[in-house]
Amino acid sequence: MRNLDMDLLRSLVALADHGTLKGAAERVGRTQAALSLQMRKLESQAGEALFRKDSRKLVLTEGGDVLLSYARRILALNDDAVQALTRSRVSGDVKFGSSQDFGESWMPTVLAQFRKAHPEVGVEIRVDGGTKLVNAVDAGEIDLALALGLGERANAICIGHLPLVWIAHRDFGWNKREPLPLALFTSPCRFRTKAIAELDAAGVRWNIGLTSPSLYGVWAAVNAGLGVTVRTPEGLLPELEVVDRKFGLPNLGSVDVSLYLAKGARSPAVMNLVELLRERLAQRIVELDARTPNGVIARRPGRFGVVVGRKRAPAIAA
DNA sequence: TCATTCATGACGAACGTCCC
DNA sequence: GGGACGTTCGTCATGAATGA
Repeated sequence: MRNLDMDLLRSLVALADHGTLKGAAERVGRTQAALSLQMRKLESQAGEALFRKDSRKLVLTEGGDVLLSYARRILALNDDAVQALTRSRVSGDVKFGSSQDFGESWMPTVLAQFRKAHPEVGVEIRVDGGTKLVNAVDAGEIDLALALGLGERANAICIGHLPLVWIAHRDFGWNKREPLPLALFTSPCRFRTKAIAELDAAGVRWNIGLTSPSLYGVWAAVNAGLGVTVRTPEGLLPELEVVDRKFGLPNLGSVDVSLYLAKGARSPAVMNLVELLRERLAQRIVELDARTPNGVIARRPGRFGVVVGRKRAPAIAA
């Protein structure tokens, strides 16, 4: 009886989900060439062709579809088993703070996964601005915070980078003879400062259409077509789009995504959550990369994506 | 023509096995 | 135990095919 390699099945699922070797390779932390070799090995193990070429992409054959269905179940069972083995060993409480950018998007799913894996761990959640959360970490009010664009600090673990992009409603039109209306956070805000500086440097006239102290207010204004805002693509509503290229707006570069740990907060419960966040964010960045209109993330030069080593994504040092 | 994607060859690192 | 060797699997560089 032949055995199917679990790593190869994981790559198969990534390839089926992503549609291209290149994208799938980034997701699993390998090169495109390595993934190509893996899929050939999997075909050898399966004893039949799993893919056929459709122009420049690879699509599953009938056999590939059958194996994919089994692969998802095998991997789910594997992950359940791993979770079951670690479940009983971790207990305690975690006070966790998340930036508003993540609070409503993928964070609920991640926390549900953590809860399922560690039902004995009590989790207290706080959603707020990044600066406030990091201050709370420093004051020992919370154990851990996930925040954007606050740079390197002694207690920070940088787990990736996201591009800063211009975002507007799909129907939003801008007459370039008029100032660009902006919907931004109330000052002080790093993204706001950066956006205004870049517009000024590029000679683009602008005015403040709306300011809000909360992300919900900013999204609501942009969704209503009141102006353009500056965020990462995380939490992008379906009606909104990245308009860097559409309006020829200046490149805003990228922001770091970091976890901030309170002094003495490295309990097993906290470090398990750190590891889960690191892993899920890596996947999330790749998803955002694939979904961002116009390929803004993939095409723009600079530091994006997950922080990985030359060969494999390393574990974050505890 | 250029950008994107996949395939392939060359090479190197890690690991297992064998033999002394 | 440790060195030699073979195997496996990774990266990098490059070419071919394809689409805009």
